[in-house]
Amino acid sequence: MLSLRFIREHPDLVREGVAHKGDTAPVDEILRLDCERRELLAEVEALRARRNEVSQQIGRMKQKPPELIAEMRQLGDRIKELDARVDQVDADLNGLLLLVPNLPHPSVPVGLDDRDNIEVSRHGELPTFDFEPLPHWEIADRLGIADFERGVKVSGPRFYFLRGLGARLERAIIDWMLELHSREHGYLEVAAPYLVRRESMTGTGQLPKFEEDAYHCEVDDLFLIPTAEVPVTNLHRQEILDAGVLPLKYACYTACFRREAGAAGRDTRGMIRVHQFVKVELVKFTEPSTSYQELEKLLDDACDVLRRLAIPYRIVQMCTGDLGFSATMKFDPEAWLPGQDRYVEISSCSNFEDFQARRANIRYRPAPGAHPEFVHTLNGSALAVGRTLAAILENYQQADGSVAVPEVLRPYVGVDVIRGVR
RNA sequence: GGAGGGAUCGCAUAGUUGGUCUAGUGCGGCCGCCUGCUAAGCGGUUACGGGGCCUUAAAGCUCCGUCAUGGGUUCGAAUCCCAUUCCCUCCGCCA
Repeated sequence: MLSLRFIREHPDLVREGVAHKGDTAPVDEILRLDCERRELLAEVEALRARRNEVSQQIGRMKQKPPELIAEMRQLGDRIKELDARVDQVDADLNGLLLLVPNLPHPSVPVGLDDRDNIEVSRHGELPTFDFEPLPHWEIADRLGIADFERGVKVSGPRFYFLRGLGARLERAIIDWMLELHSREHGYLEVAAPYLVRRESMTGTGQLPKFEEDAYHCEVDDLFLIPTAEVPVTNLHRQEILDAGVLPLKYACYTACFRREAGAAGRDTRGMIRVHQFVKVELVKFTEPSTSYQELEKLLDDACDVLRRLAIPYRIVQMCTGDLGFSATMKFDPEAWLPGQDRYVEISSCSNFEDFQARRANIRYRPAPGAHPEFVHTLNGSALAVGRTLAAILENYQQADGSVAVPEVLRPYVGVDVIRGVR
């Protein structure tokens, strides 16, 4: 969230940023409640100071004067009344603050939606085929390495099974990516819980605004994670870190669960948009002064995966309207899918500055004895495994219907070519 | 699921017959003195959040809150009562 003080002191900046995100957060209502809150606090704190003083006096007296005690009892009632009002205003204010999106970085191009995003760069040669390249669901179906129909039978639309070398390929991708990030890019591998508390979802910004997108276990009030960002960022919730440990870099693979509310009709076939998918996620905690450098490195670590797989890709910068709720800046690497003749988002790398840190209360001490400050948090997929699998199938498909295994994955898969599975 | 124990200012602890607790002490951290250097010693300092005053700002001053969380009793709660959460031990069940 934004700091209340910042909103109070820069209301116009906030209004502008919120508008550029296409959001309608009630900034003026927040300012009004903030005023009311401070007036109430001044009043109730003065009363409390008097009560503290008189109570101490009473404590020192041998004879307790009943009229003084009666007066204090009245004062106590008044304090209780005011406290109740402060609590109410606090709760209202907090509820509203959680609905205010993070402000875009000033350098981010202003725009309405994904049509205003900027293509930053293109990498790799688009493959050419002497046959008509197929979409990955057809390739997978013909090879018998995925089973979409039975996914629907067992779990419903947007679920699928992997079989044989399909399942092994997915496992190989996960394993190889984690090795790359932990051994070469310097991330600490973690394995995280798939179910998290409401506070964790609020910490990273999924709640309260986007509850309908999440799977929720009502009896325990736990949420299935939509991304490893949630458990891994919340690792350091309510902590004060030593400056020396920053930047902290984590790599974590998890399944991710998304209801895809509002996506009806989009990407209904294949592995692109499903309710459950595997993703390797990178999460960083940095000092504020270095977070944009770290974002560049994070983006490059994600793109490195695509380069090593020799999958053509481009990098797209999100405009203000497509940044999402929590990010100040976001880049999406998109992989080329020849079977569909289009680029598809395969990663998303964001800086949240102190937005999540403030919600989750993640701080660091810049120097011994110095006051704690909020860290900056960043994350990015590297990569979405299901979409990587789809990209491999489409880019490495061969005329005879088989799929070559990318060089780097061969030791993990154990074969050079994927042929049919029965 | 059952029984019991616990949660105090970075760490370890004192404090539970309610009022000099604005929470003591040790360790650690920081600053300084001392020292050829290190250690030791000596002195000082040492949380977080919020409001106000004063400031360009920082610093400073002041008030309020926080002894797991939320309620309650009371003129006054770390201390008494209730609920909740988390942790630990034992039993049961379980991959």
